[in-house]
Amino acid sequence: MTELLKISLPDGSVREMPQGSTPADVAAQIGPGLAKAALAARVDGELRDITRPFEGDAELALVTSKDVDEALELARHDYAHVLAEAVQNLFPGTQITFGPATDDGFYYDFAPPADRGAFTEEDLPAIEQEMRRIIAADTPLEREVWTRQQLIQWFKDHGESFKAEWAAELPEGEELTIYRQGDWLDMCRGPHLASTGKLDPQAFKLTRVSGAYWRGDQKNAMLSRIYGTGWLNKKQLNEHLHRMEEAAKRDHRKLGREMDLFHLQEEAHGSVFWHPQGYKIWRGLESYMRRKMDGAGYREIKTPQVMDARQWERSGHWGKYRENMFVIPDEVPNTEDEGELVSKDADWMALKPMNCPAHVLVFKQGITSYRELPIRLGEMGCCHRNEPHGALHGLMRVRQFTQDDAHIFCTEAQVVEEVRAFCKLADSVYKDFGFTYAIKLALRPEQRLGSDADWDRAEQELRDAVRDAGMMNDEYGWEELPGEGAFYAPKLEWHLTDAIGRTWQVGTIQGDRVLPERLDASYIGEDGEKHRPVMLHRAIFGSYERFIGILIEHFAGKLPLWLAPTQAVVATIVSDADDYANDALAKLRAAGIRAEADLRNEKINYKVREHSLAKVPHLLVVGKREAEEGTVAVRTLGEKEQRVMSLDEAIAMLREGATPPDLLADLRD
RNA sequence: GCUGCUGUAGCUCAGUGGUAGAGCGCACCCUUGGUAAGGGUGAGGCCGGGAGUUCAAUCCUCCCCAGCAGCACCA
Repeated sequence: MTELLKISLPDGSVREMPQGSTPADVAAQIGPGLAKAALAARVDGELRDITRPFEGDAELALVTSKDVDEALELARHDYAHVLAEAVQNLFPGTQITFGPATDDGFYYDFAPPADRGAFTEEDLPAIEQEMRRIIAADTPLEREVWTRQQLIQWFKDHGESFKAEWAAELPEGEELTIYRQGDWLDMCRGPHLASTGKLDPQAFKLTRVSGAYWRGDQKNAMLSRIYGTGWLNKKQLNEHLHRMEEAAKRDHRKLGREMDLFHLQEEAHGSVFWHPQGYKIWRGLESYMRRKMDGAGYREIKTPQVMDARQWERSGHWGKYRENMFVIPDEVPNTEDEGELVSKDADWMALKPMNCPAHVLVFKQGITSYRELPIRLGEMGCCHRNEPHGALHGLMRVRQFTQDDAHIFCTEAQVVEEVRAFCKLADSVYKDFGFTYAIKLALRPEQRLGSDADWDRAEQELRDAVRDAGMMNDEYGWEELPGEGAFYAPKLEWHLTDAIGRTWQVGTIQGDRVLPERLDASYIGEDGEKHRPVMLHRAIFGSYERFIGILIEHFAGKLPLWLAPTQAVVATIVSDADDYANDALAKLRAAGIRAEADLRNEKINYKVREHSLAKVPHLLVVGKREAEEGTVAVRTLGEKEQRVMSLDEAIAMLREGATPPDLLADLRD
């Protein structure tokens, strides 16, 4: 007797299907259009191959290209397999490892044959061509369940030592599957599209090659990774390539040069030379942050750039962080031509990589009563970290940077409220810049100090604070990240989303009970006894360098008026207007506007073009007519229309527009 | 730090085994022009640093430095 399977569809209908039938069969039964469009199936909520037979009664939803997220994920995973087969066809002896889908495509990590090095970009066109051939062959992708022994044997027989190693280590009890396309196969959980021909040969592009460590660990072998971007059709691919071009136009390194904001050079690689224009942005941010922190009960301090190594030993940095520190011999260097620069038994000092130990030392001066807590010590702290050279990247990753740092010393009972207040403060800052963001909780890492009970409490405090702030929800992108915390404490992280959807981690707060202990910080409690304060490390911009880099890219260089280095340029049409332009400039500057005058012997077209490209927010054009009438023709960046108004009106408009957002809020209150 | 690529004028980039070119920018001259490039002339380069091969190296080889794309690490 053959029992029929009951397959429920999203519209509520139920179809009876014979044993062994597949989602594809259901699609075919419904109609030829759907049969063609269906790419995969959601069976009881699980994404599956459309050709995989039902195992019993099931709820079925067919996935088509209209289900963009699922369809893209499937297609990209297929592209990865096609890439892997193409590479093995062209370069026999290459081993396969892993090849997942990514946010905009896919990659595959290979171990190239011993007789050739890593793949290079020159290899990509040939690989793309082979991939197109494989797609055109329209080979079915077939799922098979194998035993662990079968897998290990097969990979060993085919010289695939990485895959064999992986197969041997997969957890017990998991169903092990391979996906086959013709003669080629890879161990893979799936699911996949029904055949290689479901891919659009014009909708992918191999983009770059790079190294990547086997299993993500730098102790392991370096593999050769090939990246591609993959889509459902050519239009999507072109749109993506266009977005990439737009992102490149926003690159802060390019804009920084074009707008004359800063430069970097070999002799101080990883440290920024701020030019006058760039430093105006910095100063604007710094003033803003001072007002915010002053208003939130922080007191600003300034602590030494260099401290004795013994101090760093006490704080634990010498032991845990030394490889990232710049050290300085505490002696007069040898001035002779011969001999070593520094004697063998030199005492050492170090540039500070963090501000926290110095802040504890400030806290420890005198005797602190519980009545004084919380004490919030802020510092625009300039830190040096000897970062791995490969990590350096424009303003985003540098070796000298300044943090909007602060440490809050408080009692156990005050922790949750202080963290809650910080959540609110950070929120107001990010909103002032128009950022949306996500709050994430980085939980205990595998290697950590302290008992599990301590970690339970520390993590729960941060959760409680975010909940109290009303931010533990999707609106604030709440998410917990297992294993990502610092070795001494869990941390809350603020991830900004910029104008083109990229995310940047900037702000953070973390509760620390280790450093107060190590440096013996204490306060006198109500009971007259000494107690340990909790120390909260926190920052909102993170670093000025990185935050400015993010702002440049977020605004594509068109910074809001209050931050724009030059807020207005008075540009003359004829030299007869020079005197008037200079008067206007003086008035603008007297009103606190960062203005310049352009009296050059150039046509107005030229001046408009140049200042527009320089992203000057307002151009005040003056010719004979304006000089006679006491007006200016205002051309605002991004607008084609000009507005003629009196100079006084223009100054009033600029003053209002140039008010920092926190001061605007004060006006409204 | 690891893999791959790159390094030529202030910027963007051509180029060749016989010591260099463009556009923009810059300087000077002409032009006083009404909202995204007016015209002319000119200056400007130890071809990233060091070693090697060669009669000869910016070009080929090796080492170093820096940058770029990733990896790993991270504000």
